[in-house]
Amino acid sequence: MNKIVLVDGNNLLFRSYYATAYTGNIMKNSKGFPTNALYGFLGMMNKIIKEENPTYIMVAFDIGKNFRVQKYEAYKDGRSKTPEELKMQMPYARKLLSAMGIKYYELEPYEADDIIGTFAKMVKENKNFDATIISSDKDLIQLIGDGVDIKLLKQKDYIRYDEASFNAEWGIKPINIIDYKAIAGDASDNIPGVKGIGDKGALSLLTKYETLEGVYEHIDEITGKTKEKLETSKEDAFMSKEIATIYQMVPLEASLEDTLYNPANNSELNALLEELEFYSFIKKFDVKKEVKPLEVKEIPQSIDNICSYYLELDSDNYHTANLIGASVTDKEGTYYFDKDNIDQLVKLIDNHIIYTYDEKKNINVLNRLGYKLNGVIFDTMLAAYLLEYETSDDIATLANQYDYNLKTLSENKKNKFALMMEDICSKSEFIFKTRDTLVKELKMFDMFDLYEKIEHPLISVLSSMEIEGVNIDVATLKDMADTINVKVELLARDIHDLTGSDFNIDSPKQLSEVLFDKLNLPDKKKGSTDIKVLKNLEDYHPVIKKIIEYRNLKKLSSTYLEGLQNTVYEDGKIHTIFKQGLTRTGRLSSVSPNLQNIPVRDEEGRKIRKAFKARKGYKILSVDYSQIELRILAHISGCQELIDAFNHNEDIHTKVASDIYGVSINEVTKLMRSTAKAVIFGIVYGISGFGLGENLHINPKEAKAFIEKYYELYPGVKKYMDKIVLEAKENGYVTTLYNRRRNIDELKSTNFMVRQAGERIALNTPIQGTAADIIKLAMINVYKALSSASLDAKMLVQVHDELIFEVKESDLKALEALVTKEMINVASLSVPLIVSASSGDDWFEAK
DNA sequence: TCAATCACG
DNA sequence: ACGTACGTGATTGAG
Repeated sequence: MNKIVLVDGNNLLFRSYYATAYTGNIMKNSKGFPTNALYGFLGMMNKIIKEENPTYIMVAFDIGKNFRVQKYEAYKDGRSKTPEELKMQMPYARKLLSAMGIKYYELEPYEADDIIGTFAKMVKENKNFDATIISSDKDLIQLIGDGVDIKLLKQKDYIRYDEASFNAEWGIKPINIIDYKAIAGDASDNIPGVKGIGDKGALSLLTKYETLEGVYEHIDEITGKTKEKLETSKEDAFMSKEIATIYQMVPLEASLEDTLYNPANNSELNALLEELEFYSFIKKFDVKKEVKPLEVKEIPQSIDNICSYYLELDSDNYHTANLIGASVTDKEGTYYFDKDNIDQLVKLIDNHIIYTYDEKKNINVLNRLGYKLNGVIFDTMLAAYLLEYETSDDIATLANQYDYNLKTLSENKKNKFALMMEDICSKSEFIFKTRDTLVKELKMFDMFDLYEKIEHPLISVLSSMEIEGVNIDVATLKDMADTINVKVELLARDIHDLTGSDFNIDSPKQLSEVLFDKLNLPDKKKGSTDIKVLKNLEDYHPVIKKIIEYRNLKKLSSTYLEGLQNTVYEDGKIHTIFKQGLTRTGRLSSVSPNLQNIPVRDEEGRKIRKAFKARKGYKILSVDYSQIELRILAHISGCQELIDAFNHNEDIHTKVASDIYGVSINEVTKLMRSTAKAVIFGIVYGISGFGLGENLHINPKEAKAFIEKYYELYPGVKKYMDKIVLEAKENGYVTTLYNRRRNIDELKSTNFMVRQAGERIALNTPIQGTAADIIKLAMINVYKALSSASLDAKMLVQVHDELIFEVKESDLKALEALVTKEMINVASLSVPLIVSASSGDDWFEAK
C-alpha cells in the first residue's frame, strides 16, 4: 500500500504566521525580510515527514479565492486580507518544497481545499493508495472516506479522524460536516448558516435527519423556535451548504504517482536556508563531520595518574549485561582491553584519578567480576546530567553532540556488536577530553558543590543498594497470581457474556467500539475508556463494574504479580537500577523493575507488598518524610501563615480545611479535609480552577473559589508563585535550594498552552527538586552513619520521600533512631522536617 | 515505535 | 476558541 500525504499548504503558512505575529514583532532575517511563517512551515513539514513517513506527498496552495462562492453576490469575503509580510514569504515556501523534493500544486481559480479534494477523490478510486490529509481546517473532514483519513492540527498536537472515529465522536458521518456547516455556519469562514442555531442544535438535527435536505423534508416534525429559524434561513442554509462543499474535479494534469517524495537537493536547500538564515535547520540536513580515525596503542606497563576508562556492555541492564570490551585513555593515548582482560585494566588504573561515564554501572559490573576499584572518580554522566546535556543514558548520544559519530546501543545490537573496538576507544578518549570542560561549566553555574556533595557521593550509596537487592518471597507472588488470574478469567467471561461479543478487553480500541458503538453508551471523551469514563458509566450498564474490576486485577497480575516474578534473580532478590541521570527535577527513577510504584493506595494491590519479605530474623523498616514538599513550599515562599502552621505541628490538611471553610478544627469533616488536601496538592502543581473542579467533581467556579480562598489565607504562597514564574521568565531557568538548575524553554514558546505548562514547571520544580536534593543528602548521611555504627542493617530502596531498610530484629530500634536523626537533621529550614517510621516482617506491615 | 492505561510520590 | 496538575515506568495492542 502506498502512503500519500496531502498537505494544506496555505493553512500551514497562515497558522505559522499567526502563531508568532501576535507579538507585533515578527521574525526577520538580517536583511529585514520576514521569515516567521516559513520557519514554522518548515518545522511542520519536517515533523509531518517524520511522523507520517510517506512515500508520496504533495502540498496544495491557493491562488483563486472563493471559487466555489463567486456566484453568490451576497457572500463577501469576511476574512481579513492576507498581510503583506505573509504574502512575501509565500514564494519561498514553494522554493523550499522544490528543494526538499516535494511536489506542490496550485491552479487558478481554485483553493487548496479543492486541490486536496481532487487528490482525495483519486485516492478513493485507487486501491493501491492510502491518504492522510494534514490541515487544521475542519472543512476538509468531508473528504474522509475509503483510504482517506485526516490529521486535524490543534494548537499543541492533533486529532486523527477516519470515518469511524469521526462518527463515534460527532455522531454524524464525515460527509455531513457540510450539512453541519450549512446549519451551524462558520463565522471565521463567513458562512452564515441558519441564524440562531449553533453547534449543538445542528448536530442534534443531523443525527436525526442526516442531511440538510433531510431536515427540510421533515420540517413538519420539527417544532417551536427551531422550525421558525429553519424556515427563515432556508435560502442561507442551502447557499451555505454549497459554499462548504469542496470541489473535487480540479483539472490538474497530475497522477498520484507524480507526487513521489524525492530526495532533497541539498545544495539548493542549504542555499535557501542560508538566505533565510535558518541555521538550526541547516544543521539537521548536514552530514556529520568525519572523525579522524583514532590510534589505538599497545597497553603500557603503567599509565599517567590521570586517566579515563570505559566499559562497553551489550545491554542497559548492567546486572545481567555482558562485557563487550573496554578502553583506557591517558595523556599519551588510548588503549583497548578485550573482555577477558579486565584484570589488567583494573590493575593499571587502580588508585589513579579516574574519569568515567556512569560510575555506578562500572561499580556493579566490576563487582560482578570480583573487582573493586579505588581512586578519585569523576563521573561525566552526572556532570552532563546536571548541566542538562542530552544524554539519554548513552554516552554516544552525548559524544555525538560534539565531533563524534558513535553508534548507539541499539545500532550496535543490530550489528551484533561487530567492529566495536574503535568506538569503545573513542568513548574513553571523549571522557578524557571532556572532563575539564564539564568541571568548568559546573563551576560556572554554581553546581560544582551539588555535584561534589550530593550527586557524586550518592553513587556508592545507590550501587550498594542495587547490589544488596530486595528479598522477595516468590511463593507469595505465585499464590496471589493464581487466585487473581482465576478471577480475571471469570470476569472476562462475564464481560463477554454481558456485552454479547467476544473481544479483547485489553484493547482500548475494541472496548471502545463495544461500549460506544454496540451498547451505545454515552461517549463524552472521544472514545476514551479510562477509569474516569468508566466510573461515569457505572450506572448505565452492569458490565462496567466488571470491566473496572477486570482492569484492576489484570494490572496487578501482569505488571506486579507476574511481571515482578520475572525480575527475581537466582539469589531470590530483586536488583533494581536507580537512574540517577534522568529526571528533569532531580528525583531518582527506578527501572528493571520499578520499585517506586508498587501498589499501596488500593487495598487489594497493597497486598503485593507482603512479598517484599525480610529474611529470617530480620525486619523491614520504612521511614518517610511527612509532607516534605509542602514544608519546602513554606520555607522557600516564606509564607508566615504556613510556617506557623507547621511550627505548631498541626495536621496541615485539617488546618487548611478549617481555614477555608471557616470552621473550628473539630468541625472539619472528612470531606472537607480531603477537599483541602486536593487544593493544597493542586497549588503545588499550579492547577487551574478547571483542573481542581474535574478532580473534585465540583464545578470550576467553586473550585476556583477554593483556590482564591487559599491564596487569601496564605498570601505568601501566592506571592512566591508570581515571583518564581517572573524570575523563570527573566532567567530562562529555575533552581532548587541546593542550586540544581532546570532550564525551561517552554516559557519562550509562541504557543500559549506550552508557555502555561512552562509556568507550572517553574512553580513546581524548585519544590519537587529541593525535596529530591534533601532526601539524596539524607541517604548519604544515613549511609555514612550506618557504616560507622555497628548495626546489621542495609538501605534497600528509595521512593522519593521514603527510605526502606532491612535490619536485624535486635537492631531495629537503634536503626530507627539513627535514620530518624539523620533524616530530620539533614537540612535546617524555617519549618521542622518530620518523619514517621514503621516496621514489620514485610513491606506491607511496614506501612 | 507509539499511544493508552494505570501504578507510585 | 483553546484546553486545562508536577514527576516517573511497565504492559498491552496496533501501526
